[in-house]
Amino acid sequence: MVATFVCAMESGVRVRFAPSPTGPLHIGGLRTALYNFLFARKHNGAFLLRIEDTDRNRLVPGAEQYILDSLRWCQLHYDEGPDIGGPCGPYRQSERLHLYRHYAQLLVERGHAYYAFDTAEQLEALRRELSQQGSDLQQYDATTRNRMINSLTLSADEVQQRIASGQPYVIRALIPQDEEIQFVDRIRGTISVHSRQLDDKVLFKSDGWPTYHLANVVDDHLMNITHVIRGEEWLSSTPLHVLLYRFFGWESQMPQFAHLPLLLKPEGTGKLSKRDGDRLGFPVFPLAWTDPETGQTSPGYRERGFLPEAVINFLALLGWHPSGNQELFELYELIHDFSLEHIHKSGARFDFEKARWFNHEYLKRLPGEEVARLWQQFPEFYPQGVSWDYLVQVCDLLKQRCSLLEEFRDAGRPFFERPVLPKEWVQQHDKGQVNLWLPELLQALDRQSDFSKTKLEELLKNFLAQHGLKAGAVLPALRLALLGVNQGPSVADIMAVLGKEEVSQRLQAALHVFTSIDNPKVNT
RNA sequence: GGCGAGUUCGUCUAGGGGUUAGGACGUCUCUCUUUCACGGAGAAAACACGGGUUCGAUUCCCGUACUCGCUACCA
Repeated sequence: MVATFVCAMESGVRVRFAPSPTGPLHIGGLRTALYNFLFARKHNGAFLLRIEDTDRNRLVPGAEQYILDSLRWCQLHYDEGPDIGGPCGPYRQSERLHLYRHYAQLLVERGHAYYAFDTAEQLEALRRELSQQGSDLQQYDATTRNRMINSLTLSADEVQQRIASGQPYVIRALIPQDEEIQFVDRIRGTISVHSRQLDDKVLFKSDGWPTYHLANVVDDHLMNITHVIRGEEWLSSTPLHVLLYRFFGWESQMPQFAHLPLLLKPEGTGKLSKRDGDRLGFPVFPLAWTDPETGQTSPGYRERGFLPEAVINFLALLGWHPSGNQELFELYELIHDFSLEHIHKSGARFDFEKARWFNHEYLKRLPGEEVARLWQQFPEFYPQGVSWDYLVQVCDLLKQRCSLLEEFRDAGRPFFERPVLPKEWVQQHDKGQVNLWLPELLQALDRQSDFSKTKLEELLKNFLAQHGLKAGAVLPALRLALLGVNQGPSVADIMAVLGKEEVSQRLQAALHVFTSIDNPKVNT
């Protein structure tokens, strides 16, 4: 027998993130999860993960695991979920299948739902007919259900007969004809919809699985959910859900609703989609995702070198902001400041540049050691055969001018491989002059035992003064000689990290290049 | 089309009956500096429109426009 009572829980806030494993978790879904998480932590409540896998056609293998991995990467730990269990489990709707038929039938028994046998063709014919009549509403509802094939128009015997003979059927909600349905949305205030606008939604499909509407309401109730925080796309079907709570007699325990604004395209109109990311060159998924059908891989925030903390911070502020001017929030601050009341009503455009800025802010604040550890997660361009100490020093330099870890690939290379000096850059320097001072500098460096940044700065300064050279004429050429770049860290920084021996060798090599390359720029 | 929701700088937003309408990203200028970046200083940049209510509306109310969402045996 099916349990019809709610599992016993101490009172308190209980929220859930209920994604459907039809693909990788979208960045918008991640924000929904985040807001649920923040709300739960703020109120010392429980945050649960429920997998809504009732659409068997759109199920994508690996998607569920991907969702779990994504939440873990973002440190959005849930208290109850499919992989960790909990007092209200199971947390996968496919494992709760027995419940839904029971509750659907309960509704039929109470006269709030009915069996319908119409075929897809018959439904299509109905819509077409209503459309031709110019009807505003083209739906299966109080005005049309009486001419369809269902347990309202058929005799009880015939209904039993059809079911017994295995004819496919669905169970539809019996929506009252003339009633104003009201509910309070914590973000938008009182929402009011007339029942005339609602159709007799299918609650239980002919494949034996429930639709979102049924499963969602049943599970939220059985799992003692106190607040439903979800995307705005659900606002329109909330009146139906409110009706279902009433039909079941659960109205007094109905959760509060909060519908989140959508994440919009950076430009143009509409919801943010995977295509936008591909087109504009930014990820829309937290982690890389390989489509099992096409084999195509989309990069994720992690793979592009984002820190989860930065992604969370960025995402949190896309649609929510507490009073004040703070931009950078630690997780505990987000939790402390979070409130439904400060969630915006309108959609937020996605701004990848700002995401980059957040990441740089987090990267800059990290000690070199931490950055180096993060770098290890990128084996494709993690330098081999380099001492940890050296790597940490390089990281301290790179984090100043790289916003994403992926930029370490190019920015870091000259620290691990002797650079090839681009000819056109070499030609920009006065060969005659360089050939004069570079050998002398080499000697000066040779005599220098302390290769600390401050001592090197001192040495450079003195050297320039002694030879009457301008910094602008020497330092850029030195940077080029040392790293093969014409912009980057300060020369003293570079030398200090490279070390005496390496500096000497690189400068000697560069000297050869400077003497061997034609210099169109004769003494000016 | 119908229904629902929304509308403050280019973007994310703070604010709220009387404000020089604040911050951040981005852009630009200056500064620091050997370059880039960082840091510092500054500039340009917004209350969709029309009616009310009010001494006064960007803020409250009503319309209009526009945008988004829903309108599946998808979630």
